[in-house]
Amino acid sequence: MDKNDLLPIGELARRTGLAISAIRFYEDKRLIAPYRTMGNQRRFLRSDIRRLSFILIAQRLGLGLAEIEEQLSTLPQGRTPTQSDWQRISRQMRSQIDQKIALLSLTRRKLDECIGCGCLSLHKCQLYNRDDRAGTKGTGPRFVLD
Amino acid sequence: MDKNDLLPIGELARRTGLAISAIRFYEDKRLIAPYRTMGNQRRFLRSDIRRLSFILIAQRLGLGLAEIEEQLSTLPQGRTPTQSDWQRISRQMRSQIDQKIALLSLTRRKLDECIGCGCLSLHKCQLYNRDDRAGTKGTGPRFVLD
DNA sequence: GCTTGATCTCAAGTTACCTTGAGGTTGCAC
DNA sequence: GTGCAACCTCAAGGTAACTTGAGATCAAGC
Repeated sequence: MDKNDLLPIGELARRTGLAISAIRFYEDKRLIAPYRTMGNQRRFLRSDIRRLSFILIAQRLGLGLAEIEEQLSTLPQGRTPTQSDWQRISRQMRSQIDQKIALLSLTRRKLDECIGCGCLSLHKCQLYNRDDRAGTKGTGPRFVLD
Repeated sequence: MDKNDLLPIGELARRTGLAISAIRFYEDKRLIAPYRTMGNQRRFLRSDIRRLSFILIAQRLGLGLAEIEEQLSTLPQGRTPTQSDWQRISRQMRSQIDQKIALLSLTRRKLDECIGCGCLSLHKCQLYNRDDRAGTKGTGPRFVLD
C-alpha cells in the first residue's frame, strides 16, 4: 500500500467538511478505524472518505450513530470496501428512504383528514370528540400517535 | 368556565401518553401555560391535549422545541384556540411535510444515480473520481452533502 | 537540530430533551 | 380531621453527539 494513500486526520477533515474532533469522536464510537504511525498519529484510507460520507448521509436520514455503526460493520474488515460493498449498503439506504417517505405520506394523509375539523388528533377526531363528550373514565387515548 | 373542564397534570399525562415530567418540562419551555389552583397545582384546559398532540407531531417532523414554541405562539392568548386556529397551523405543518418529502425524494434520486458506481458521494461520483486521481491539492470537496 | 504547525490524550463543557430523587404540600374521600 | 395518592419545586443525572482546552508529542522544512 502506497504511503501516499494514507491521509492524516486534518486532510480527511478538509475533504469531508467534518471537524477533526468529530472524526476522533467517530473513532471512539468505532465507526472508523484508522491506522497509526509509529508516532501514534492517525492515518486514514482514501476509502474512509466514503465511509464518512455514508455517516453524514445516514445521519440525515435520521439514523443514530449506533445504527450507522451496525450498517458499517457489515463492510469487510481488513480491506478497502469494493464498489459492490458500497452498492449493497446504498441499496439498503435507499429502502430506508422509501420507508421514511411512506411514513411521511401516511402522516400527511392523516393530517389532511383532520384539517377539515382542526382537531389535530391524527385519529379522525376521535380524541377531539371524546374530549367533548367529557369522557373521563377508562384509560382513554394513551398515545396520540401510532 | 366549568371546573370540570380543567385537568390535573396526571390526567393530561394519561391522555397524551406523555410523562408528567415532560409536561412540566414543556411548561418550563413555555410551550404550555396551565392555570394554578390556590394550592399551586397545575390545571390544564382540554384544548391543551391538542396542544400537546401538536408538539408530538411536530417533533416527529423533526422540529425542535424552540421552533414548536414559535408556531404555538401564533395561537391566540387567553382563549381556547378555535377550530380554524388549529386548521391554520395544521396547514403549515402539511407544507412542512411536503418539503420533507421533496427533500427525501431528491436524496433518493441522487442516491439512485450513485448506486451504479457505488461511490456514495451523492455528487455523481466526482468525489470518488477525484480520489482515484490522487488529487491532493486544492481545497477539494469540502462538503460531501449539499 | 530546531522550530512550528499538526497531531495526540484526557477531562470537562455544551445543547437538546428529558428523567430521577429528595423533601415537602395539597386535596379529596371517608 | 385524617390519611394518602397526587401534586409541588429544585437540583442533579442521563444520553446523543459533539466541542473545547490543557498540556504534551510528532514530523517535516530549513
